[in-house]
Amino acid sequence: MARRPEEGMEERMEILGMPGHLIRRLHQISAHLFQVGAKAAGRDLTPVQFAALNAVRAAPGIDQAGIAAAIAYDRATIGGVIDRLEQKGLVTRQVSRRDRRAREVRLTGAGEAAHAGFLPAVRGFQSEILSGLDAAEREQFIALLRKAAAAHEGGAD
Amino acid sequence: MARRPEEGMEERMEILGMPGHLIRRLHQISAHLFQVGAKAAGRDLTPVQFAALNAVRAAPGIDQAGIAAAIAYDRATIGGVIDRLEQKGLVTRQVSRRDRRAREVRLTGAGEAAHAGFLPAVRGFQSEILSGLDAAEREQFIALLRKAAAAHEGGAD
DNA sequence: CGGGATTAGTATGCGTACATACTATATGCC
DNA sequence: GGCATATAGTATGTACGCATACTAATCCCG
Repeated sequence: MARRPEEGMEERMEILGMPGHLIRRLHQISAHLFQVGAKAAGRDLTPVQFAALNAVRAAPGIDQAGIAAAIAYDRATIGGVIDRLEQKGLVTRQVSRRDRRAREVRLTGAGEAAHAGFLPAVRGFQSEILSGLDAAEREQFIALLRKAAAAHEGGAD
Repeated sequence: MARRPEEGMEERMEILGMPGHLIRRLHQISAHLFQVGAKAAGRDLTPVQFAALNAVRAAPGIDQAGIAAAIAYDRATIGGVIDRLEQKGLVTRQVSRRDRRAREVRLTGAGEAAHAGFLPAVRGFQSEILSGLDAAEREQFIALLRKAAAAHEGGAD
């Protein structure tokens, strides 16, 4: 017993009920489910890596800044992500002839296969994340998530 | 123009509508607002650091594993967080007499002041995060967040 | 066509975030 | 009391995640 907080902690921990904390916690849960699921499926891919694969697949030849914009990440972060995808042989990177600053990224055959083979599992993770909600709640929740996120698109910075 | 995806991208990017992505995006927005707000308020604190301060305040003398459990973080991560809080003079760490493995963490005067002085701003960030939602939607959204997160407490791993 | 402003990518540095493994200490069961 | 088991903290290694700053290349405007 003793000094470790058990009951009553929550009342003193106002922040635990704040949106910021709850969102962080759910993100953590989501990332954890992805990681466990990826391991179980024998796929060595992180959420960002999969998102990047997905963006490249949607727009072959896209450059890194385009990937970053598509999935809302930092340019510096994406650089490292593409490095690792390239090392795994899932994408190729090639200096653009139009713009020698840009690197055009494309899926390899293995990249196509990894994306196609993993996508169903990734869809499955989504319902795991929301396992505590029924169908109507999920729909409502997703709509609110979308609305809350959309309010910050392109804006404030 | 050319190879950069503009319109039509979204339809080809199924993942952008998935809960996992939306949650990640909102978390990113939340962290960004915190960081910008902290800077504007002249507070050199990250979200985790503030959460840790809050946990210590709620249970003075708590050990690091207790902090990790209270705010749902990894033990290794919290070690580094407390290191930095100690360096900033906001907390003290002291080997427990009951259990020489444990370190009891307590706020310093500066730590109390930092927490109390910043808490109102942190409350303010919460409505910024949800600025796209009206009052009823916010309430609903928070309830759903709570429910979705609660479903994963302690359980599945 | 020339030069300032932009942009793509990288480098650097800090701070999470967590798996894994290791040490020191406690605890529980016989 | 003595040993198997569990736990607190740290160390190590990988991967984000982003601010900042720098280089190279392009663009825009006159």
